[in-house]
Amino acid sequence: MDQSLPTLKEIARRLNVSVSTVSRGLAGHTRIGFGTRMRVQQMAKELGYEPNPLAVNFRSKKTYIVGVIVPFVREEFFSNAICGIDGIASQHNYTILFGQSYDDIDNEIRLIDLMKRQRVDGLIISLSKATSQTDHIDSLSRLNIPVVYFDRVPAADAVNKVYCDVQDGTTKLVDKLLAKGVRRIALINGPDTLIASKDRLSGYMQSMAKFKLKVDMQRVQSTDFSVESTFQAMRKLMSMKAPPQAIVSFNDYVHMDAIQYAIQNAIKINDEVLFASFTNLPITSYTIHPPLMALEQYPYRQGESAMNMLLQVIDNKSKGVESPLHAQVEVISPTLVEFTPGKSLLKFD
Amino acid sequence: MDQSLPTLKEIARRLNVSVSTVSRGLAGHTRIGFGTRMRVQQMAKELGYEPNPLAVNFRSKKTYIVGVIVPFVREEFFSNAICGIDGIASQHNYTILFGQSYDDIDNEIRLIDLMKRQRVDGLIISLSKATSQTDHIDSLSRLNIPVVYFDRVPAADAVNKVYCDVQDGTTKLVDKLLAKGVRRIALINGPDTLIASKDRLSGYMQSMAKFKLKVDMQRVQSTDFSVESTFQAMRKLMSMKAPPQAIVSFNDYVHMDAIQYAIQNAIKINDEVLFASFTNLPITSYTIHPPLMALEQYPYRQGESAMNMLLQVIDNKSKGVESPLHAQVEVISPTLVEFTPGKSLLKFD
DNA sequence: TTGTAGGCGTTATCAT
DNA sequence: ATGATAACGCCTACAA
Repeated sequence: MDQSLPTLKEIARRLNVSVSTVSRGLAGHTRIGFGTRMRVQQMAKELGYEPNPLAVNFRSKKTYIVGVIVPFVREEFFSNAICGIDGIASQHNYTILFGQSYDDIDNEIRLIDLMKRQRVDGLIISLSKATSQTDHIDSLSRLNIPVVYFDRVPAADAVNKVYCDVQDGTTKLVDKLLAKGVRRIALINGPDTLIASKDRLSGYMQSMAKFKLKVDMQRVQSTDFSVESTFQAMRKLMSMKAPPQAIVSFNDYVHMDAIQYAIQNAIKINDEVLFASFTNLPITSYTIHPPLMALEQYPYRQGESAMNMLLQVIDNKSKGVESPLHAQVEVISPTLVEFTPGKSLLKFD
Repeated sequence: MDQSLPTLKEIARRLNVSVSTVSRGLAGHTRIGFGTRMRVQQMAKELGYEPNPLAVNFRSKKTYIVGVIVPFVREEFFSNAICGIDGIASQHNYTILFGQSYDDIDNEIRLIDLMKRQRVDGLIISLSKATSQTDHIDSLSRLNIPVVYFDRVPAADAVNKVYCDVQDGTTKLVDKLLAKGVRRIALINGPDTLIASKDRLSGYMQSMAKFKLKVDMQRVQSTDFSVESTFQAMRKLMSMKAPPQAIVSFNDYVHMDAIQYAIQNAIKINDEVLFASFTNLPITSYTIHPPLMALEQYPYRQGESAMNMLLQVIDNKSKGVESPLHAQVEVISPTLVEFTPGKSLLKFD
């Protein structure tokens, strides 16, 4: 039974009035006879009328949908970010059209295309690792679809973006270690090609420079994120003549692998060697050895900010504010967190 | 510069032909002059023409959008399920309109309404814990929008659903423990109101009955998922005259809290007491004491199945297959997994 | 082979 | 206060 919904026309027919009267009656728009309005609204309710958004969108050229593209939802960082986006979006009756790039640029391109075709009102994206330029995304501008980047953002400054100042955070972290008197600090970094890696390294160097310490580049290893690669890095570090007194891992996952290595090799964790990390994921509080220090990067807030920024841009656009003034940039300062035990996770069945 | 895209009309104007000619030229639809077709396609490419989906949808009454509602994306189980859905959806050029109920029924209602207004082509939903009837969802049927439930599904059998037979799984798990000679098996269950809790209990009872063992209901405790409540359950269990030799937790999160309790109380884990759990999340492999046994519930596959099912239903509908024959039901049998160390997580920065 | 016309549901503008 | 009409972009029967 295709019980498709009644339209304005149908209501009009039954009431023997014109479609426009019905439209106004429901919208309470122009002046309209009180009685007529009541009858219209009554009938609408009776018939269970609901405006057809396809028609509304078509007419208004607005979808109330924003695209969100992240590398992987499974990663706690991104699912948290999505929660933040979703929270703000809901408040404004926007819905999220969702996609994952899987860190693959072709996927990213495909998704952008899909979103373009769906005429999303805007896009929030955290770039895939494989993405170094943003031509495919810039094509959205032609359609006048605003874009906000978050977390993994392009270097260009003519774009709207929200991100964490990881370099600054790294400095904070290393500073803290140095202040504690720790001198031989190692960094297990990601692949050199990642901006994220460069930021960490810069922060590290900066901190060392501040304390007038010479950097032994042997203490800076990198991992491709596989367990094997991380173990390899650990092996190199721990076999140095003067092994590190502290190890800062690229992220919590690398950290956990490093810990595994330490356990297997009877290294006294956080005693012989201190372990620190980035991103402060809740799950780490359930592990044997959470990082003693971590940099909280506020994925939830990043999501919220990104969505708020997007709303503002959309709003400006609709108000016809021409030249997007300045691109908006929000830099969130990561916080150094010291481990607190017993933090609990969400529960579910 | 509102460089909005060219329309068929624009192309027609430039080529001095009619809109329908252009339409056909691009679609290759009706017979059309070869030269004309070429010119049309040429011009379309030149102008960067893209069909306006708002118009297309409006006309075809099809959006190529499916709604997906889960309680929390942050939970690994659901983010995995979404990945599964996303995978299949992408393959078929569907996009996901995404929402979270936060286990709150009002939210669920609000989301359903949003999706209805967006005229999604179908909905995949895992019910909030607070949801006991599905009136709000049934309202979609009136719009002829098909619904597929997964994981947390309603009991009614006139609905399309994909879920895990948790009762059966529990039986498997308890059977295994019993087969190992363990007799005093405790269950830390969820709130009695949850179907999920009932299933676990039934499975437990069934297994005990099969082995002709009397059930001591003191061994069945429940938690509201707070750490405190789980600790309380543990306290009761461990203070019994004959404390359990094995503890089966409602899920991995409860499990991890139970483990915390055990550590704090110097209980010899997996020696004095065996620990088992449900849902087999990857994160547990990084914890000190992963469950010795867990029930894998295949969130990814559930997502895939749900999406495939939805596609099929949508397809049938469009083919005008009237009475939805039988509602489709797919029951996935959970697998008993014994712990394997060193399983690695996804990596990211 | 191509053009014309009508319609999808809504809203805005103009007339009455 | 209300109705008629046009327009949004696309598609398609029908006419030429």
